[in-house]
Amino acid sequence: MYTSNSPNAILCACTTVKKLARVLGRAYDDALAGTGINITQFAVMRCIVRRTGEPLSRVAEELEMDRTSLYRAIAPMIRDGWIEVMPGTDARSRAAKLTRKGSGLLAKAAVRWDSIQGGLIGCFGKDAWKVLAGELSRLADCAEAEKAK
Amino acid sequence: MYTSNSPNAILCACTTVKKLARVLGRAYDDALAGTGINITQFAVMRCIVRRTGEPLSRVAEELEMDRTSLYRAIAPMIRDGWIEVMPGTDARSRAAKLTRKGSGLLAKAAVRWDSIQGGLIGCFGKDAWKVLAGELSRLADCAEAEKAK
DNA sequence: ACCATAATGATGTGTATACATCAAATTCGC
DNA sequence: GCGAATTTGATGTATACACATCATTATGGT
Repeated sequence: MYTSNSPNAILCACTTVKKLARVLGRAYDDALAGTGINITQFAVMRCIVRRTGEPLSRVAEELEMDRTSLYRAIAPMIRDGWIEVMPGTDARSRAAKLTRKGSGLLAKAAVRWDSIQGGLIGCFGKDAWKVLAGELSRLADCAEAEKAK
Repeated sequence: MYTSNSPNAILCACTTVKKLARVLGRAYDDALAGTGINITQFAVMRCIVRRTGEPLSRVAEELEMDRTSLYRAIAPMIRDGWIEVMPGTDARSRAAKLTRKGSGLLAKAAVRWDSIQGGLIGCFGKDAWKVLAGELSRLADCAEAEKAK
């Protein structure tokens, strides 16, 4: 049952994707180095922008993060004044928005993001990336279908 | 520069892959639930099996983990008696091997792994998975090429 | 109107991941 | 043979991520 070193052997789908996530994580963090923000924070902040006013649990859902992990993840962003949290749509929930400082930081980081994303997708192929993104989404659907069994 | 909710908007490659990693991570951990081991530990142990006798830094390399992260990651596995660490090929390095307990655990977990991996790849398509794995590898190569610039 | 169920966030706990720094050992070029 | 560079692991520090549990609030069925 053990996979061999051969690339044609059975590759664990999860481990394969996690490995790639680490490689990409380091590459993108490298690109963002010096800005003060990392790629996960970048993604969280962009999602908060898209969903300003919505409960934080919606942000967690979109990012496929456990909601309690998101609440912890935003703590340093609140501490550093990048985002602020306000009451949500009811007494239970909270929503977040970027502060002026956070918006400035995001804009600055976006320049670096544009650069690495453009270089990466340029190398990989724009159409190939579109196809790959679709296949990744399909794999996620299969994982969720398996989970529901 | 902000992505819209449209699936055709510019998707961050890193964020997209990390999201999928979380979805797959939860699905595989769910499948392994009750065995006492999670999918990252499963992957580490399988790599240790493949590389028994080699320095731990080789294991970290293959898994694309920072070597210091791997040293920390194996600490609970040593504590729980799944692996043991012995001197490596020189005075600097250490190697690891599975204990009898660890081998038993890995075998037990492998049954669950077979099940979810089989179901997932069955749904996704065996040939499609092969193609996807190749494209993921190509994306990693592009990321490393970008990093080297 | 009431109660069970669900949603939301806080907290506990534990593992995952990475960069930075340092010390010891090995390798390699001269 | 020597010294610079590299390799390897330990440690510090900080963020990432998930499941479990609990309390509060909202929703929905009767």
